[in-house]
Amino acid sequence: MRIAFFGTPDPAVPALEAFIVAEDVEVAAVVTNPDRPSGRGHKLHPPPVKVAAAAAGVPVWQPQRPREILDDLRSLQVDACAVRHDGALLPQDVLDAGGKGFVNLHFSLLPAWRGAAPVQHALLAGDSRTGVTCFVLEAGMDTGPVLLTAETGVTADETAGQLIARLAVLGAPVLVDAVRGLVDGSIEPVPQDHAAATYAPKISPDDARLDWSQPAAAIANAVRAFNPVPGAWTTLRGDRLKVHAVAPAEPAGPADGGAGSGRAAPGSVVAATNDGPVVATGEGALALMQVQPAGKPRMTGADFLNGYRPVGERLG
RNA sequence: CGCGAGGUGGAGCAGUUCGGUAGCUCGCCGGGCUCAUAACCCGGAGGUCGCAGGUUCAAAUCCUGCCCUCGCAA
Repeated sequence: MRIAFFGTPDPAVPALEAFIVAEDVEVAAVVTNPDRPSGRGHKLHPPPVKVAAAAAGVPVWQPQRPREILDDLRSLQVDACAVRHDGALLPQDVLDAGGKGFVNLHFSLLPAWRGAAPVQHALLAGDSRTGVTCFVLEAGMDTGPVLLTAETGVTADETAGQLIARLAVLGAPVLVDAVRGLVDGSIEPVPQDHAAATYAPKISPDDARLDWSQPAAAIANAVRAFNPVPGAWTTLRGDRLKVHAVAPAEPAGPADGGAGSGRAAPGSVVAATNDGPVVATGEGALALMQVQPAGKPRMTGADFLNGYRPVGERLG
């Protein structure tokens, strides 16, 4: 069969490579975002999918807008299109030009976590199981009928970056099978239960600011969900402090003659341990295992403690 | 030329404003003590202060150029 592949960032690369390797698949074109200035200093970077496609000798299209490729896509006469994009939306006339349809690989078990950041929201919510869903794109956001799914567990300390990488590998062969099934008619798309849908909007840096008044478990989930991007953060002495990893800690209180002092205010650095500084939260305490002050490389909690001596101060 | 922070023994930091003996918390090595909260006490090694040039009696500190790391923004 003959397909076009749509995708841009790293998590789309395993899926593209699975199609390229498949004997029965011809990848006629890869559609990806234009090279954009990124990183420090406005340097132009090609999207990872472009690099992978170019290495395989597949034609790469980089339209500013999807409609620009409409005529070219029609002329390819593909059997179907494969998409690796969370929260993908394409105009109807483009969808109509994709043979039997566009099959999207989404990183959640739909109808849960429709939208751009499903993995992050699954971790924020503390989900213990997740997976990937291959469905047929419609006009709505992640609303199309489902072809195939694959489930997996979430480990207790897994970060969004780690889980996304895992789902990308897990989902690649599933997407290939789903496209095959759609093209040869062997898989019947099953409508989603729209009443059960939950939503996972894009995460902004503001969302990644930690709220120390929350319970320790919720904060730990947030740290995992926002690692590595945009990075959970708080403030210390007026500057940003990224928090890359935390661990549960004993809420260090004045065990002996503590003068009956109440609980430490959330965000207070209440103690120092071998692991790092211990911070009071709304419920329980957390040790900061790995942090990164603004303008500094990331460092262990213990190193941070030695240089910054934050005990007694308040994080915000 | 997008904005900004920083490079000081092995680690994390102070000292730079106002030039004048290399400091702090750790780690490491040696010795002691020891059923307590990062165990504690004593002693020790280890640094051309990112690189190059300049000013000066004297530069981590002031001037010029360069290299490298990181935060924000996109």
